[in-house]
Amino acid sequence: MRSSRTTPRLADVANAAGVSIATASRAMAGATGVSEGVADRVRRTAEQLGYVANVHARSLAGGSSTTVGLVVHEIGDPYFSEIASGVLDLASGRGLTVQICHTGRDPESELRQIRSLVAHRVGALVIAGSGFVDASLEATARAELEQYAAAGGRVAVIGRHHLRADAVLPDNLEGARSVTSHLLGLGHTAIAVAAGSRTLTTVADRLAGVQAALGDAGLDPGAVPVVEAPFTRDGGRECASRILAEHPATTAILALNDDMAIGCLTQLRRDGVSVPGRVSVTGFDDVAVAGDLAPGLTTVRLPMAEMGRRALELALREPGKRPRRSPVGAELVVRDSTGPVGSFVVDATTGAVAAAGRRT
Amino acid sequence: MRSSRTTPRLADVANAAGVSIATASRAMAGATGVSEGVADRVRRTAEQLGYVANVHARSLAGGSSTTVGLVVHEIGDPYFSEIASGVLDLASGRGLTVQICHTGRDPESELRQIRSLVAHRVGALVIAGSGFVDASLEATARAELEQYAAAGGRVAVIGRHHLRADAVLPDNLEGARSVTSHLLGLGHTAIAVAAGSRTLTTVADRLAGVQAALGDAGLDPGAVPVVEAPFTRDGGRECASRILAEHPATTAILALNDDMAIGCLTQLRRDGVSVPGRVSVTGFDDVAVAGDLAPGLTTVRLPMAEMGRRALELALREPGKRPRRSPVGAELVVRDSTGPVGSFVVDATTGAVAAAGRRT
DNA sequence: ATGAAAGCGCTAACAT
DNA sequence: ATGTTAGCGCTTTCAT
Repeated sequence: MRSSRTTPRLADVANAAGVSIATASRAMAGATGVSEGVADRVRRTAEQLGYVANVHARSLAGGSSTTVGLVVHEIGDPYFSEIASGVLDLASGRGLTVQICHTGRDPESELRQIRSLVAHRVGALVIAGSGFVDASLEATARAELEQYAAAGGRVAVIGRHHLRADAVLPDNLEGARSVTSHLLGLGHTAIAVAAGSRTLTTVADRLAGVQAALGDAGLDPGAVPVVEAPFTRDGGRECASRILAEHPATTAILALNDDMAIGCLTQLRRDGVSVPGRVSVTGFDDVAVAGDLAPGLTTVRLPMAEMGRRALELALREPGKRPRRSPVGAELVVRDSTGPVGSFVVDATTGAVAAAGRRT
Repeated sequence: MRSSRTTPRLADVANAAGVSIATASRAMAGATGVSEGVADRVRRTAEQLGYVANVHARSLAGGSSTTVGLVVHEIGDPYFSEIASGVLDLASGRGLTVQICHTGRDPESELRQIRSLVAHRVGALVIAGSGFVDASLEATARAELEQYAAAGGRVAVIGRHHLRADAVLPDNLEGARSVTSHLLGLGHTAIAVAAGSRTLTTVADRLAGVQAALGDAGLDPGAVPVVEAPFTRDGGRECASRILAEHPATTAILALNDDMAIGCLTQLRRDGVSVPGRVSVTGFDDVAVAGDLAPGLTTVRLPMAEMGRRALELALREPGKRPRRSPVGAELVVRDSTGPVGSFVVDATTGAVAAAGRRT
């Protein structure tokens, strides 16, 4: 018995409204070719019956897809969750739903996730993780994505990728430059960098900005220690420890993202090293909590939610002949974790720090 | 011309493998009724052709859905993003994709999002936001969900809801009790609560725990000031200001989530009030940054990622006759934001604080 | 064990 | 302006 169905179909609506299923379809789609009166009646009955179109049937039949995909490295990470927030906002405004995957920064997992999204025939795809400097790591994903694009799929990426797609490009270089200049301006020259893996374009680009600023200031960019660890809070802790041990003369730690900077602050606090008295610390991204730390973190603001929104916008627009690039400014935010270089004495040869004037 | 198709279909695979489409389907599904050799051959050709099943066709044809829905209040909020992380982890392990919606704590928006998820015929639905104390606010959502469940959909919720569904239930009551006892044990009696809207079950339950502990200690639960503001960092700031102004004798602020606690810490720091010297502060949830704050935040740990995983697990299991409840313990985590009540003088009648012994 | 064929609910020609 | 109908790609009886 048909009436015991669980969910009403378009046919049921058409029936109840006394029109053909085609007319009902047109009415629901708001398409042309239906008289206003009929369209209205159809929509009203649909409402009454609690009709909700079956997206699967719709997309199978060639109708446009109303779901978009979002790929992030780790949704639990504030950087990505803020991007996701922007994507979700815009999506819900346009009546789209979002499928989110996280890849754990593993190119292979990323590939699997992309495949799955493609299998779901999402209408658009936003890829939010950093790319890899080594293009070959992205080669398979790239091929997959190109096939997807060839089939009419739309792709936008956030950050620099070896993918031919519309891109939202945060100005990592300029941002890193400005935070480096800020430290330089405070008199710091013994700067150490707490970096994530250099295989990530984000790390590479920010590092390039740091070194450019150093070079501009007449310093030897190659002389600055770059300590590499996972691009996370724990990685930041590790970096701080190693920097303190291996480069004791350091007066400023420039972390390449906020997560690492937060880890640095925690480690320094545990070691009883005053910030910014003895060592200044900077981050990058300006995650929501950055201003609530003690000391407030000096960092470079990236408008993550806006970036997410903009990426989805790009992906939703008609494709251009050439990939579009949407640059995003990175703005220095000075808080309390940076200060003028402290007055303590460092033995130039041994690098040993004398306690003179040291304020912890 | 058929060969110019973009994506291979099952028919193409069947063709290439020299079997019928039905056999191909069985082989791919790993179903019984195909000889091992044939099944193998089919799978190999599928692999070769880069075949990926069309999810829409599959689900239209009555095959099981491989996507699950997740509803959160705000994905940018660490509490929810950590839950989401757990959900995504388990999902990807089971080959499922996740559609995420955020509702901005608005019941109407929540309803829209649920509708959209239902329209997508997701196989399971996890609802992670706090419920509302007022059942009528959830009535429509409830009806929608019941219809969904009747149609074979599976639902699990995190937190107390007026929904007949499997539930992961964090022990908000006991957690609140233990953190309150902790403060009491440190000698605090002038406690003020920084709360989110009492319309949220989470707030109501935690508040009940606080008052229970107060009552157990022989104090008048009704006498404790409960300052209400948005359940966010900014709300926390607001609460701290108001508490300082309206209840100057307060020696401990008990915030009902970490976000509010973080806001409190920031506001207190700006106002030059030492924590925990002058005022102790506690949170609830133990978001990832809680330990990285200065002072480290004393709070109640909820295993958010685990809760997300468990909720999805519940939703994926065969439904029981009665809704299942999966209790989750809440564990007190003592850090540096709480300390023994300070030695300053409060005028019992006016509540004015004398600077005596005040250590800021 | 394998194949043929009937839908799943919808959209988009193609009639009228 | 409205109706008829042929698929979309798959799963699943029902035959064989």
